[in-house]
Amino acid sequence: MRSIFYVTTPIYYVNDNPHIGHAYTTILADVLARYHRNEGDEVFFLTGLDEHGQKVQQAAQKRGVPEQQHCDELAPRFSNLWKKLEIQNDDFIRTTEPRHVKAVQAALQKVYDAGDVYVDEYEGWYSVAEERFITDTEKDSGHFRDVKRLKERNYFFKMSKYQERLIDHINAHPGFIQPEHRRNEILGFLRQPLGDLCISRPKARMNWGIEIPFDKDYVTYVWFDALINYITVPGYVDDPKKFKKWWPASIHLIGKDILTTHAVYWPTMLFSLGLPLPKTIFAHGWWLIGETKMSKSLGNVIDPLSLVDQYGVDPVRYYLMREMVLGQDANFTMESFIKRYNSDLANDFGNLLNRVSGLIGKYFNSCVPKEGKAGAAEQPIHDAADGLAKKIEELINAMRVHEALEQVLVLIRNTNVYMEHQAPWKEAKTNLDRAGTILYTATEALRISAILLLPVIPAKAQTVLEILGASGTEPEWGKLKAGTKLKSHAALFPRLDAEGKVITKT
RNA sequence: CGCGGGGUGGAGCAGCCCGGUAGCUCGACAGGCUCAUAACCUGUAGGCCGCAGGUUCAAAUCCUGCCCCCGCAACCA
Repeated sequence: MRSIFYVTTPIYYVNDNPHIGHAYTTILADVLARYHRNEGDEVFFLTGLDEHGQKVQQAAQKRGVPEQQHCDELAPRFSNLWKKLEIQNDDFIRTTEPRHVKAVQAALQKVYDAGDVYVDEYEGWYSVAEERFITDTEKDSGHFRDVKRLKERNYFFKMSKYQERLIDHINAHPGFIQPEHRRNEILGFLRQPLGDLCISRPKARMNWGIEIPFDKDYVTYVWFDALINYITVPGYVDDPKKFKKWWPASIHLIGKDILTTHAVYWPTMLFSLGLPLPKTIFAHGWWLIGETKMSKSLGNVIDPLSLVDQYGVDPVRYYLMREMVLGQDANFTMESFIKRYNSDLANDFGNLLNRVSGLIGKYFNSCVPKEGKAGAAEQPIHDAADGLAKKIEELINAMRVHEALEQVLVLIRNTNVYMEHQAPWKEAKTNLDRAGTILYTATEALRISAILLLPVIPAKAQTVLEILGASGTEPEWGKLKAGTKLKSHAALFPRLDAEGKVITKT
């Protein structure tokens, strides 16, 4: 069934160094987008950058360049990384773009006109060094210097007004916040009275932001600015037809750290704007480096770029998708990376390709043999391969990406077992037709596996399809044409030694 | 009692919602095969499913209590 699939990642902070976490979320979105495209859905995949706020202003000042120039110079670090990671996003939003400024101002005006904005004096602890208000807990932590009591006039959004409605919505839509334990967290959070949200910053204090349409002395708070990006791009202000088509989003992918902003701020903003809520907000876990949290101060931040440069994009994508159970934290270690690479990609997948192409080369002059008379031994492989696409679709829709991958690997492993038991290299000596049947079966299973791996390892899976001379990407049994000439090839995924170096054949 | 997640053979995980012979990957050991990237296949060892109670004919699975680990607590994938 052809349906609409609109997937988003958070917009990343332009000042950040792109790390494995950014890469993970974006690859996940890309994988989902690709699966949906392959299923025939109409897909829109959005990612982008958050370019406003205090830190950008400070960083730009420190470098002595205008803020916009600073952003322009930093933005390619992300967009280039996405190219390198084979990310096929349909748009790339930067919050400093005019289209976004327009959308944010329109939204602010709408919320204002709805009577959901009021002015108040906020009094709290203000860190002069950090140039921001801090919470009582933060103050008590003693990590902040030059803390003083400050009173400031600001605009507030009546978030509290929508608390009940939000709770009702969450209760009525079990899939709205996923996984379930995050939903419970939010419901727990909403048992306390919800405060209102300060949505302005006086320009005197911070001016790198979007001006509030009803008071030119203020810019808007970054979260109000950032969240709007999800509706800016589908055409909230300037393309009602397009907007109607894509909004509400099918899924917002986020890290667990920004759950509250997405599951509380954002829905209440949408209520005020009179817009439907996204169908799903999915919070995934964190990548721990070994056993510990990744942090700049510990110096254990993994740079996805160097990994890709060393091992290629596909192993990195595969590892991240296979190793994390969605919703839970996962551990990143080079050791497990190398294990996954060797056992799944090299030994199982790549090696199966070598086996069938070698045998077809030797006994069939590199031309795919006829399937011939398949028997009882072929049936399980045939059935498993034929039913795999459906199974994968269900697992992907259930956000069980690692299981979907495991299912493909199960077919690949079973095909290796099948080869072992049927021993076409022996059959070929006495019964060439039988050998042909076995090799056709194994090759067809390999072809279907490659197709179902396309969203995760696009480059290498495509290579396999080219080697097999497969024209389409139908995961149905029998599309592999007998007589097709196989192309010669090198090892798909050369094995790695314990240090992660490619083992070269001597 | 702030909220939530987890504790399953050497490692990493699944199973728990809907009780009924404890499963997968990696690793170890033995054997087989030799088409293949020293890969592949077969078999073996290894677990009182954190601890203690309870419910039940039957509990990893439901209930209660306890211990330990880890997140969140409104900047941060």
